[in-house]
Amino acid sequence: MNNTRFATIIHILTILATKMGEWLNSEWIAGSININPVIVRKELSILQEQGWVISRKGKEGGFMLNTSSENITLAELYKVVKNSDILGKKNQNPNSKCPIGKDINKELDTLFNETDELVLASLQTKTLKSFIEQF
Amino acid sequence: MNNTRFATIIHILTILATKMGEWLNSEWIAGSININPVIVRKELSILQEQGWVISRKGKEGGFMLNTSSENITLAELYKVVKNSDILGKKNQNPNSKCPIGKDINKELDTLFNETDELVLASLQTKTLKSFIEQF
DNA sequence: TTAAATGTAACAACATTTATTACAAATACA
DNA sequence: TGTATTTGTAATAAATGTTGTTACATTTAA
Repeated sequence: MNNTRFATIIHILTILATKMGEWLNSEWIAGSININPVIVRKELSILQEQGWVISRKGKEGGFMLNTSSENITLAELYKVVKNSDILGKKNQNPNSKCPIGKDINKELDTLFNETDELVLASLQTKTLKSFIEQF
Repeated sequence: MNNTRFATIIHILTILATKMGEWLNSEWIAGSININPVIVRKELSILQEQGWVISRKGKEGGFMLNTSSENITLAELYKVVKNSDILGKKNQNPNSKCPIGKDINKELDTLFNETDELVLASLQTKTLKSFIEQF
């Protein structure tokens, strides 16, 4: 994960959770994170697909949390933005004529999946609520 | 980790470990991984800095493992190539005038470090030898 | 002396990430 | 009804990161 997406969406949701019931617009949220409002809207669009957020267009519009912060685990958040295995990418075409090359990706699959699942299990025990309570 | 460096160095070391005592050149190793020999030499240069590998220039030159595969943990391998936290990057300038923005990076530090350490602890229990024995 | 290999710099090609511009569609409210 | 404001999203630009390639000095075996 060489991007800021996890940090960005947890920031967005933390703000929405602390202002439950208020319509907050993307400009305002972007001002807290100090990033471009369009990026905030794109992430919020994904959070809406998960059912965590609702939006309202037009004047006085904005975004609002649509569930209790207890109902969102950090594992779910991570899955939304995860774009690679923790240990990285595998080489695409190892030489199948080499005894190592032939089997390495199968072995790496096992190791890479085990590592990913370890992290997911840990994040599964944490909720957005518990994250916010640490503040 | 959105790159192939971990996969590449574990592949290199697996080959060297299974051909202990032989000088293997970068061209040959690259042929097993199916990548450019210069990249192999760059990675091997880093593995040498760790003391895991020795090299010999010139005709009949190449690379050789310089320690038992039991002495290299996957945690050490990972540290060599790690270039970001597992949960990604933090936003650089959250707004310090916002109560969330002010403290979020401190909270994320805790979470991100805890996650990284979980993975390192797991990789610490695995050695290059144990990885190779699974083949 | 020659052929073959490492070591490394410089650069090119490609991929990913983040920022920005632009504008249609929706909505509140005067 | 009309205007200002906001979402939704596409298109594109700018910045950064990754991988591949070329080139060549240096080292070494035979």
